[in-house]
Amino acid sequence: MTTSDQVISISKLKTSCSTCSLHELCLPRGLNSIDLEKLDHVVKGSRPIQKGDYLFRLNDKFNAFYAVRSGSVKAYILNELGEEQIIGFYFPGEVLGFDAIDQNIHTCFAMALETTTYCSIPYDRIHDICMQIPDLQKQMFRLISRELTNENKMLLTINNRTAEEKLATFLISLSTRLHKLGYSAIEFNLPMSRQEIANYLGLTIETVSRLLTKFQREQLIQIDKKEIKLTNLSELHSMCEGARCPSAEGKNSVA
Amino acid sequence: MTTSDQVISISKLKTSCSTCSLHELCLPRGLNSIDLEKLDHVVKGSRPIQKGDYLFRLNDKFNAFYAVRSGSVKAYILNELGEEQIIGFYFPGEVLGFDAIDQNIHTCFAMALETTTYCSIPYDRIHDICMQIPDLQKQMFRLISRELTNENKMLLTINNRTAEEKLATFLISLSTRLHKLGYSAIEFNLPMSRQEIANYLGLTIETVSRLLTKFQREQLIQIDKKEIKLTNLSELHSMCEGARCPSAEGKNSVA
DNA sequence: CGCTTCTTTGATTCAACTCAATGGATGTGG
DNA sequence: CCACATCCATTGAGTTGAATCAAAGAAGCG
Repeated sequence: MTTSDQVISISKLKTSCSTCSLHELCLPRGLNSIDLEKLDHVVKGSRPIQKGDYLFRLNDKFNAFYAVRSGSVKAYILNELGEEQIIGFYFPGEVLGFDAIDQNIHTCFAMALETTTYCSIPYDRIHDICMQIPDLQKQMFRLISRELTNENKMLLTINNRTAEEKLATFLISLSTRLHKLGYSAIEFNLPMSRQEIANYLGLTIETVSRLLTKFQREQLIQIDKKEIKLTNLSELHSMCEGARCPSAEGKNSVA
Repeated sequence: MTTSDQVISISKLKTSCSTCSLHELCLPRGLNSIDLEKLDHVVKGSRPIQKGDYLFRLNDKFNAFYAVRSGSVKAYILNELGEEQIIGFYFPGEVLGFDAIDQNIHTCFAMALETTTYCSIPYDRIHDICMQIPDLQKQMFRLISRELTNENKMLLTINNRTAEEKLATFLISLSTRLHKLGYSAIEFNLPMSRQEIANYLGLTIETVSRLLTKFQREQLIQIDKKEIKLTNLSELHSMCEGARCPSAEGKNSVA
């Protein structure tokens, strides 16, 4: 990276939430313009990072929250054997780093899946600014809370479902999130590898591959490398719900 | 419970965080005595609720956070077929209800597993009091963050592990948490049924039962109904780590 | 172009599930 | 106090979905 590049990107780094197209999806959501301006003074943009680069690593000191601006990110932890377990994927407008609040160090890794830009919200200033902007405090709580709810849903997906249901749920979830960002709900790119999908869903790469082929054979999707088109959304949706033996309902359902 | 008992407990309902034996584990952790007193004015105790009673239900309006004082609670969501999926168990000093912040309604059920007492921290006052007590705001963020980290660990436990590893992890986790509360780490009661353990871990009740029997045969535990004694903690610990084929390490580990 | 990495496909195996039956504990009413 | 019902847990037999093992094909990269 040359000196002139750095000069250019430093000037570009002065991105502001007020002018960001994502601000109704991201941290500033619901803030008035006065509060937005206060936030602008705190938030910093980044120059692009490349596939494989880290936003932060396990045990890194907790400096900031990160909001994805473009590209995508995977978050993962390591088990005792050093194996990766992916705990989430993040797309533009989504905020990472909440894991680090408790111990003041990050409990996971965050790695770019492709060329990615993001904004940093320094933690040492967020407390002060939360005090100044009550709505921001609320929004922070909301974001963390949503992250919790998402993880709960993920547990449900992973815990008691067939491989087919897991994969269908995964595809529908991506579709829904990308659609909210203004992209097509039926045609998009998978920024993660088959291995990463498998890891996330608790499957093997072979099973994922076989199922994608099967879904294609059944005309549910068209897939070519990383490009995917969901050609039968409603059928995929109903697959998520797990048409399992109804007798189980009695055992576990609430009257 | 006699009438005089009830009178006593009603007067005891004016429980204060400052005198509570759990206050170094619970929400007030780290607060100074002045701040503690402010918190006391907001927190309300409950009379005991019985096994099967709800602290809150799905779609209930979000009134308060709840801190378990004695007993235990399970939190669960329902899938599209109305089947229960348990997302967590809560013991004294642990705080529930963070799921509701985002939408202002609860996204899960919370049910007592046995006779249980708890404290309520009304949400409409927590924002104000967080503004008055910066340390409390930090502590709130920390608690939610910890909940996130716990869920991440749970994902790891559930996703890629054998039934044996899951159950060992579950037992060790209970042991560790109960020990922090001042109970024995090796001998305790399982307040949840086999069905609930199985549900939580994504197994069937038969598998849980068989494994408990197997663990007993292997002298890892002694179990009689709900009473369990972990007779070989170190072996149980090493089972958690999943002695799986080391070749997998290369695929997923970080250099 | 050769090397590595990722993906697909096939054959086989096995861990956990399903189905089935029994056993034990708790509770209720006669 | 016992007979009966209900609920929960245990145990066994058989099945199966996804993993493992193996190999070949396709894509990315220096």
